[in-house]
Amino acid sequence: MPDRLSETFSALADPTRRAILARLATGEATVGELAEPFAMSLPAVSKHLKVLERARLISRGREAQWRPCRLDAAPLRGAADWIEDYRQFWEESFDRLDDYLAGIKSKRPTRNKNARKRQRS
Amino acid sequence: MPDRLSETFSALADPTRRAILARLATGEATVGELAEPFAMSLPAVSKHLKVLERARLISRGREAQWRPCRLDAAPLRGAADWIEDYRQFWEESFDRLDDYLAGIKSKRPTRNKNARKRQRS
DNA sequence: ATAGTATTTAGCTCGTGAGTTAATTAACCG
DNA sequence: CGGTTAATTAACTCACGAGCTAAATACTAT
Repeated sequence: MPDRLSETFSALADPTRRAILARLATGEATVGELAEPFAMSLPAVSKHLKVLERARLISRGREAQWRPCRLDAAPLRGAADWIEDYRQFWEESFDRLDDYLAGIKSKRPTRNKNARKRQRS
Repeated sequence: MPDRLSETFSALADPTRRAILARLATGEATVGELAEPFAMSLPAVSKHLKVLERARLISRGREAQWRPCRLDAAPLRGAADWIEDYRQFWEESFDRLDDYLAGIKSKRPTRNKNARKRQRS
């Protein structure tokens, strides 16, 4: 994997893994406990955990025959920081949506051009 | 692709595509302009753009023989919202790091549990 | 030692992501 | 028309992600 950020996003790009992280946000859990909600084999879950571990989103201890997993959210900070740089852009697009909806509600679409930033046709 | 969030994260899990988005944050650009910084063929970039388009992170117009691309950051909102749910966890882990570093600097590790801010050493 | 439980590893299939070169479409210009 | 530029499509390779079953490991308990 090229870089850390790619590894983080890649790990998050799977609904099973996101669900696992969500579960771990409520506390530690064993592999079996994590696997239980899913309609897939245990080895499949084990692989997902390995992906999350390589991405450093979880870490694992040893307790008898169990390997309890715990969330390690630190890499999410980098992802959040990256996305945050684009916040102004999606807020802009919501502004444009507002304009659009406003245009629909009034029969004559008064295009109040400078509601905030630029605007789409 | 299963769901929207997976598609978004998956699209972001490639440094080339993130660089393209960063470039588009400065304004519209043609495929050739976007491809120029990269040591890869034009078709490769074209495929990246198709991925971004399917993820609705960009949209494309037509102007003569050019297809100008523009950023469409709306899907990033969903990604940001998802990650945001974990903010407390990575802030916690930074707190623990602070504790750890504090423990190193003072020979007797005084665990100042409530250092709230978080700071990059 | 044996059996049982938890988890991983091995080995396989299938699909798809990222890259290539070569060929094709689309639009302009003379 | 013919030629040039911009971009995509086609056809292919290579690597890897996600899933499976079956076998191996690791530890507990009897």
